[in-house]
Formats: sequence, structure tokens, C-alpha cells
Amino acid sequence: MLTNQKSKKLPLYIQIGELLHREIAAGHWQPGERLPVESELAASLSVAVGTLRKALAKLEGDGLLERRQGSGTYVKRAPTGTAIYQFFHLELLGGGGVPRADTLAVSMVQSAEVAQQLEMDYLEAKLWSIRRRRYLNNLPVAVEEIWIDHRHSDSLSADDLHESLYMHYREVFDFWIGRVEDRIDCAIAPDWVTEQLGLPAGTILARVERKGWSNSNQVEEFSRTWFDPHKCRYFARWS
Amino acid sequence: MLTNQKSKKLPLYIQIGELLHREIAAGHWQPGERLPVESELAASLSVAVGTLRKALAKLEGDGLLERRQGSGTYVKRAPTGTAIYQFFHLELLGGGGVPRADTLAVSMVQSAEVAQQLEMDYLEAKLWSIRRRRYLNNLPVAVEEIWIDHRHSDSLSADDLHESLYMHYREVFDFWIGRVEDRIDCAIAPDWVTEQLGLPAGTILARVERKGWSNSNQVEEFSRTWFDPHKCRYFARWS
DNA sequence: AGGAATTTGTGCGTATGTATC
DNA sequence: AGATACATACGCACAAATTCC
Repeated sequence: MLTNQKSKKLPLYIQIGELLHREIAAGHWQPGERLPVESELAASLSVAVGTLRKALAKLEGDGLLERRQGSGTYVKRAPTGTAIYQFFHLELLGGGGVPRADTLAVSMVQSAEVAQQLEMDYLEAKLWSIRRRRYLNNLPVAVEEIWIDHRHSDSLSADDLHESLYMHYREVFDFWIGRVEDRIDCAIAPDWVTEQLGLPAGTILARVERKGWSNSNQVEEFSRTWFDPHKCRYFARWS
Repeated sequence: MLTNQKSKKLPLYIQIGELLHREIAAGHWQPGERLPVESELAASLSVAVGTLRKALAKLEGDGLLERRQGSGTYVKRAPTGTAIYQFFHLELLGGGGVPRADTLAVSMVQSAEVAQQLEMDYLEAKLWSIRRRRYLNNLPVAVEEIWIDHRHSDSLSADDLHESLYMHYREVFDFWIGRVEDRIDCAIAPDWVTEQLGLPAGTILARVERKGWSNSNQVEEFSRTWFDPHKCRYFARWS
């Protein structure tokens, strides 16, 4: 017998939230633009202000909107300039350092483990692998491998890539990373990593695994960064 | 005791949330137990139901409570949520884990290096050193040493300390930690650390160095946490 | 099985506080 | 200082899920 999925009505605030999400994704409100004030928007959508607020709060939590008391509700802007490094959290041991990266290799790979991290439908899906070396004040401090869905681009070569991968995403792939999760530990680094850093094979290095979500809340990248703890460290601020 | 600045009034729903958090942490409601119904709880706290609901929703988001429509609000048995302890950022490799800590030793020490981190006037100043072992789901995963200004307390013993050190600060020392900075790398752990974790001397472990600022923006604590990367890892979310 | 009571979820409206412009 | 816009807090009515008889 065919499945008889009961079409359940979603709560109004969810429907409103998805509607607004679609509007923003379609570009009806540009990044950085201010949305109509709550009372107007609620009236135009024929819902109570409280219901609209609940929808907006959810979108803010997803990183799609920014709400500022006394000012307004804004579509989150794509990061520009130095803000492109807002998610870069390595620093020299003495603090700071100017980040730079160069691309070592770009290749098409297949990895069920990574596909799962990217929440892809097919674990056999093809992925772009990008291997890069990272510098702080021109001192090589880390090596990383980044995986993205191959469907973002038919062909990809080291020459194509911007130095800032996040800038590349935004300008070429038409999305940007709005949220990431990092997990840090240490382990024996693969040989190709230690080679690039001029360290003996089998060296234990610190490792950062990252999952990155786009502005439309899709998992878009997974990466693994190995850094030399004698040269740099990961930093975090919480409040 | 050191003086601290007058605190700004927090929103009622935050106050209520923290109150309930403390009640649960203190075990006044056992894991799995159902809380009083919203209307009663709100009445007993002299707040509107909506305000209480906002507090409960936040605690649910933090993984401390579970709310079931038609049934009730329950204290979560094994919270996997990440924000049970706002500034505790270790998790098991599979994710989550209930944090616990016990105190190994409390002593008065002197360390110019740490005094500098604490931005103290006299580098020869005396400090309290608190050494603790940390657990996730009762599995020992990390060992840490925390230093604070000795002037916070004339005498300090392991028995005096709350299990949550931050709660101890707030209730006994009359300040609270509102912001921290973590720096993560890996290094050879001291012998007293590897001993406590049952690892061979000279093992390389992941290390978190933390500086904590109080509500009045003074550096109040410095700590060094060593964790076993085979058992847990540090996590961070950015947006 | 079924219906009533209980409990949380949703939605609405309003008044007041607070940050920003 | 005043206007604007979001944040907080209150209260009420009804819907949906669960529990109990």
C-alpha cells in the first residue's frame, strides 16, 4: 500500500520563517539591507508581532539575520576585506601574525567519511580536495585539506583559486560561509603533512576539524588543519 | 576579599533561568524528574507564565531540560547539549558527555609567569593553585591547574570548593566569570598530569590555556588544562 | 475504546523598558 | 531631547499531545 503521509500543518511561525528565508535567498532583500520594522512586516504578513518575532529569532539563530535593538533587523552581510578571516583562529605563539595561504594540490576524490560529514545524499559522491599550506608572517605554520561538493564546479585548479578560499566561495561559487564548528585535538600527522612542514614522519601535531555552513544553512565544507604547536596555536574567545 | 563592581540588572527570564539551573545543579530536582507544571512554577516564582516559558526554553536549548507537550518538563538524564556549562568546551569523541570534576589538591604557590598572565602588580604575589581532574560520563579525560589571586580567600581547601568552580566564584568570592580566552596547542605533559590520567611520563597531550575575566572586567583566573585526545576534544562554534 | 483532564505549544494583543539614531 | 525599533513582561484563548480513568 502506498504511504499515506498525513499532511500536517506546520506552525505559523515556522511557515513565516521559511517564507522570509526564501525571500532573502532570492535576493529580494540584499545583504546588509534593513528589513521593514516588526509591526509593518507583521501587518503585511497578517500575523501577530509575537509570531513574527519568533520567526525572526530563529533566522537570527541560523545566522541569516542580525537584529539590533534600537536599530533594526538586517540581512547578514557577506564578510569583506579582513573580515574574510573572521573564522581564522590560528596565531603565532607571541600572538597575532598576518595569515597567508598557498595551494599545494587540487584533486577529485571520494570519501564516505567526508561525505557523511558534509551530510551528502550519496556517500560515494565525488568531492574536490584542496590541500593548502598556511603561513603567519610568512612562516609556514600549518597544512590543511578542505573538501567541498564537486558539483560546485566542473573543473578546479590551483590557479583558479583565490588566496582566500572563503572569498572564492563567495565570488565564484555564489555562497559564503556564515558559521563553522571546530573540533581540536592532537594526533600523528600523515606523512604528506609533515613533509610539507619539514618535520620528521610520525610527528604528533595539533589538529582542527572544521565543518562550515553556508549563508543558506547548508553544510558546504569540511576541513582538517594540522598545525605545529611550536609555531602557532588555536585561540578562542567566549562570553 | 577583593571588591567587585555593582552588577547590572539582568532580564527576569535570565535570572529565573539561572535560578532553575542552580536548583537542578544542586540536585533539588533529580535527573528524570518532572518539574511542577508551568502555571504552578510561574506562580511560585511570581512571574508570568510567558516569562517562565522563555527561561525553560533556554534551558531546553542548553540541553538541561526536556519539554514534552501534554506530558511535562523533565530534567534531562544524560544531557548531550553543549552549553550545560557555558565555558566548558570539552566533549567525548562521539560528542557530548556529562561533565564532572573533582579536586586533587589546593595549595598556595608563587609563580611570576602566572602572576603576569593574571596582570597582577607584584609578580611575587601569592596565588591559590587548584588542581582538578575532569570527567565526561565518569571517564577521566583531563587534568587541570587553575590559579587565582590568593586575596580572594584567606584559606581554601578542597572540601570548601563547589564542584563547579565558576559557581564557587559567584557564591563565595562574589564575582563571576563573564568572558574567557582559550589558546590550544599540544605539548609534553608534566609528570603529575600523566600520572593522574594513567599515561606514561612524557606523553604528548593537547593543552588549553585559559584566561578568565570577571563581570567587572578584571583578569581573575588563569588555567592550564591537559586532555587526552584519545578520549575527548575541544570544540568551538563561530558565526 | 473512548472521553475527560492535564500539560505544553501556538498565536494574539498590549504596555513598558532600553538601545540607537 | 525626541523619535524609532527591538527587548522584555504580562495575560488570555485555543490547539495538540499525553495521561488517566
